[in-house]
Amino acid sequence: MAGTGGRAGATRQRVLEATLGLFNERGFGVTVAEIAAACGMREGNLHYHFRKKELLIATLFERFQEEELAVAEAELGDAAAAESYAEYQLGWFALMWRYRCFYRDAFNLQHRLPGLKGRFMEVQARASAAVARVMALATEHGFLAIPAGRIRSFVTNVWIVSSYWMDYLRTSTASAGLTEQQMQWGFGQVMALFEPYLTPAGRAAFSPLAQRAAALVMREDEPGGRG
Amino acid sequence: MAGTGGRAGATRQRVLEATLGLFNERGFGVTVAEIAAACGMREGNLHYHFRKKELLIATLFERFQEEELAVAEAELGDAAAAESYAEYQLGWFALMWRYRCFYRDAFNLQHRLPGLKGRFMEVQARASAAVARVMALATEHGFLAIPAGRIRSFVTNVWIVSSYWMDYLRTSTASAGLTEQQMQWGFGQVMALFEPYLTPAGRAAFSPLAQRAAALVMREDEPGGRG
DNA sequence: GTCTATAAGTCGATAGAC
DNA sequence: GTCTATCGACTTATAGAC
Repeated sequence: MAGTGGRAGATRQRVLEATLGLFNERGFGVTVAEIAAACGMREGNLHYHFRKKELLIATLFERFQEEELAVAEAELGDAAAAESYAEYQLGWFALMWRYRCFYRDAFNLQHRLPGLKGRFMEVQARASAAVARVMALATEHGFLAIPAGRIRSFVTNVWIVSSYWMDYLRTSTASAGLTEQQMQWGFGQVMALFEPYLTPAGRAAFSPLAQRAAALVMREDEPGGRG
Repeated sequence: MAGTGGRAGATRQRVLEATLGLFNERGFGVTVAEIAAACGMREGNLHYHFRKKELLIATLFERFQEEELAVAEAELGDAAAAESYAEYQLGWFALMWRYRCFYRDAFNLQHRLPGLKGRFMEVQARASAAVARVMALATEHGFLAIPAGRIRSFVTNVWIVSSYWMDYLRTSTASAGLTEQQMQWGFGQVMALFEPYLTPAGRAAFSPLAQRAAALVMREDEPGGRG
């Protein structure tokens, strides 16, 4: 760790984190000057670490995809416990929050780096299949009752609502940042999709989990922070 | 009509349509040079008709909002007939297709013209309330059976899936343009949200309508066309 | 109304000193 | 590794001839 990538790796890491923060706040349109300023360095120096702005985006994107796969394909602790499913969903929300720029500004991203689409599709297919498997497990253990033929479209709708509720909220409300209350709201919207398919056992187990889960997601964002 | 706004109005109209086509295809990032070329005129001339690119976006946006209200608050022909609800939904899909740039690239839009947000929120609130009223009608007439306390979150999820399925499809599939088959797919995803809440009567009435409706939306796009 | 020509600004990227 | 200085490409916007 020290030899080739010691201090250099640390700076690189710092730049990536600061850039992700700016992308999340203002989209991929932020200028390299702004990124450099946020890193406390000059443009020239930033170009020393990342020769092109697109390299910055592509690096963050690859991390995002790796973490998405990890979240999607995470093993459930105990498939018979309702908490396991809430934690699984919680993992998704944390990921979506951390890399919200990729969810919100996907059009811009694809326009800038069309070459990333293949990787994006590959990961989405794998992740989506993993989610479907978790749904099947929940069905097996009596939490969900969803006709087999509808799992596919159901998973897709869960994916769409999960991916875009933040953008919906941003465009339809006045507030700027995301509050814990809004995070709970988003969790509630996703849970509402499950509602009609929950068994009585499932309903009893999942309903109280939403609030706790949303609170956890927000807490993860506190430490670092800008401003 | 001839005096002050005759030919000038026609040119204005032509410019707006061409611009909308470009925005739909490639987003608000298209340059004024490209817009001018698509209109068969030079940049200077385009600036004569619309002094700023933002004026072009704002004008299209206001039209979009007006049409959205008209679609949302359209009267149902016969609230007792299932076809009326399919036509209502069809109106929404046609609108979303015609103005898809505003759905897909909302983040970019808001970044460029932050002043539009107020109007956007106002229209969305009115439109959303109108949709909720239609849902209530469908419930009254025995097509839908949805608990009163869940209508709100349900309408929101219908709104989210309706608004973003095109973007989801664009990012998760290889194809470039939207085919009639994809339009049907989107219609199906929205219908899937209704599925668990349909009464037997509702299910019998709505299921066959999706295909016909999607086909109609696509047909509207054929005449004009680029390429 | 339409054109040419050009001003003015922004942004990404590079060269080279320290 | 970090800085200053500057280039070159691109985009918006304007002036003025026709």
